[in-house]
Amino acid sequence: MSEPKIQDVARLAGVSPSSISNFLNNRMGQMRPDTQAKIQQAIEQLGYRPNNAARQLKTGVASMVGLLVPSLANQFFGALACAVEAAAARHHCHVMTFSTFRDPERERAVMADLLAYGVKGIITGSALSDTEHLAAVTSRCPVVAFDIKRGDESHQRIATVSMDNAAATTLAVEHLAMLGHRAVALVTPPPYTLNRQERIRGFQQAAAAAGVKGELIIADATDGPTDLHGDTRLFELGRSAAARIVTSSAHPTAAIAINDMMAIGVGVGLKQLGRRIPADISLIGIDDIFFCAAHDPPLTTLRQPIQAMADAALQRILTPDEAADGALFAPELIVRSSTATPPQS
Amino acid sequence: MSEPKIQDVARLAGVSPSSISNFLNNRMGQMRPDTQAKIQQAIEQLGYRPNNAARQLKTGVASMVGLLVPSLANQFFGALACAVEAAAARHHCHVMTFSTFRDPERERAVMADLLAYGVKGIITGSALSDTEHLAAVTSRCPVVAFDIKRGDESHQRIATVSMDNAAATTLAVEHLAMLGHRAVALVTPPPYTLNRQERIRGFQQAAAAAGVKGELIIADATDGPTDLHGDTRLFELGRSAAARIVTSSAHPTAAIAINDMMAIGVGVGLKQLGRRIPADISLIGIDDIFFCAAHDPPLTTLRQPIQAMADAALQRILTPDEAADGALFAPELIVRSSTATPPQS
DNA sequence: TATCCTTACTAAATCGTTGCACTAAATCGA
DNA sequence: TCGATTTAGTGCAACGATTTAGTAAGGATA
Repeated sequence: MSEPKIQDVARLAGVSPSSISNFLNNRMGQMRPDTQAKIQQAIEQLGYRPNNAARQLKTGVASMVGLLVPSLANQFFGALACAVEAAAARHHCHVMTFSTFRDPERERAVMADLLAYGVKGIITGSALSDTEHLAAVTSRCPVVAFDIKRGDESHQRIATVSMDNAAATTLAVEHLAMLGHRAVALVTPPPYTLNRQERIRGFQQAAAAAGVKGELIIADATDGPTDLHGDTRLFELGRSAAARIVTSSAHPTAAIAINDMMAIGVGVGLKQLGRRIPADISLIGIDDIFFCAAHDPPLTTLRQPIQAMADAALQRILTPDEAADGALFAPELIVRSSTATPPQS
Repeated sequence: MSEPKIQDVARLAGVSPSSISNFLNNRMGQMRPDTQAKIQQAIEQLGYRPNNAARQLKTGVASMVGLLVPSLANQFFGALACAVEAAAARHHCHVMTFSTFRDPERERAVMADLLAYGVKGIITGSALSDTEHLAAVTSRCPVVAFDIKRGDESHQRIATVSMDNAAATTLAVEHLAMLGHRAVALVTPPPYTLNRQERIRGFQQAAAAAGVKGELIIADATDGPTDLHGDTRLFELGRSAAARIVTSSAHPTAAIAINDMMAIGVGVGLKQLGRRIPADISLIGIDDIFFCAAHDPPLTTLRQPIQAMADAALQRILTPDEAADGALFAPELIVRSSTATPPQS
């Protein structure tokens, strides 16, 4: 159970701890090849690994970044965590991920924990509700918000990395208009966040530009389970919103959901109401989570380039000076089978 | 950017660093309330957080456990990570999760990284391919395998926490037999792992006991994408296996898949072949991932009690002595709409 | 042979916290 | 009033790596 220390290696190799340290940190400048070989062998023989805590204490630099997400049980954030891990690995960094369940109190606690670990920086895909406390964090390490903007973060020194949200809904509307739809609905939870507001703006502008009726359906959680685990809520919200689509006076022949989770809920709801997708109504999501492909029918969606965004987020943490402002990524339209020409009527 | 240290707090509060340390570690025995108040105030004023690296170096104990999963992009493992995090939080522990993509080389590297952090222990839901290297790990910290058994781990001092896999398929067969099915198929990838072997065993025994024909369909990855990201492979494998179900000479009226991901693939494949679920054929998965509920039709499945299993895994890490052997958890049958009486023929 | 470089290492201080061993001050019993 | 005991702290040596300033040994130069 007890790890070998640098002293043990030094003793076995017949050199001083300093030399071991030099070896470990690739300072081979003044070292004979045979000494290197001895050290290498001693390290392997003992299975030695330098103690991270000691190393970090001395050098002051950690090789860890923090990641906050609402819940890893949510497919999208699982995929995000995976992408961030991959990006971090390229920089010899490790990621510590926390699920916040969008609880401000937990966000605070988790940020504090990460600071205590001396993380290089924090990437957050969670809400950043507590603006006041956040200032205390940004003064200690770089913070990058992933696809989150609150509008007031400029003075908080928070970099943001996000998809061009307006472009996503714009592309969706254009795709539907091209297919011949003249009335389209956008289904969304209340637009508390800037990214939802952007999606709505893109939707309305594109609808106006394409000459299609654009109806906004805001699904509110008046009832149903308030269990948020894994963002099941969006699914439920989508399901119950389906009724409002089919009863709308605008008679939309297509629906765009604020994201895939909600789109899948809308899809289930529509089917329960006897509507066929896409024969009766077309459906588009946003994100491109795995289950879009498994959906019946496979869901047309706008893909977020998660890996590129994760790379950019990490970049901003490791070199906070360059390009400190926000990065915007273009969504990609993935056409599957949930969109088609509108029904003849 | 520079954190306040215990010295700064001591100076501000007008006491020695030792007292601050005592305060932080709840050794209030010999401390006047007013001194406590002064310290508390100084801590808050500076926003002081003890440096984890220093603390760990001195005490030798970390508050971190490691978690290895094939990929966080896989819904099941995302949910698992969430459950482990929740369990760990109850013990004031933090979790560092790594996606291994089932790559033995990466498993090795990641285990080494975790040891360097001085983790309390490692929970692995990933394959443990490299038996030899594993011995080096188990000698340094407790390792708990989550729903994985290789049969040869007893001498390796690995505790296992898993669902009763045979019981899962047994329950599935009994449920189907009760509905009147006389021929049932089990769809599985090649049974490399003991848990798959167990599921097969439970299936065959239960089929024999219930007097139903039990056909084993082993889906092999002869073609198709070898991209394993998020275990998409199982989905694809399931989809292509659907053809083998409908052409089987045993004429099964129901299919059990080795897990939900595969079941969803089977479902898509069956529909592509024009079969209705459950009218033409019933379908059961295992795990109860979120998308079972969103599936069309909602998927009957056997739920793994993930949270209880995560709790047990953590327990085994924190107190490795008691109950060092494996824990077995009972699956729970969740009946939804993908199972029904067989078609009249 | 004495002086000065190089080369190839090593000694020792240090990072921020902890916790044992210690002590100064206050209280008590007789 | 003196010694003993309790109370409320403090001093200091670690923990395991890093790194700066150093030195011993060997060769070149004069």
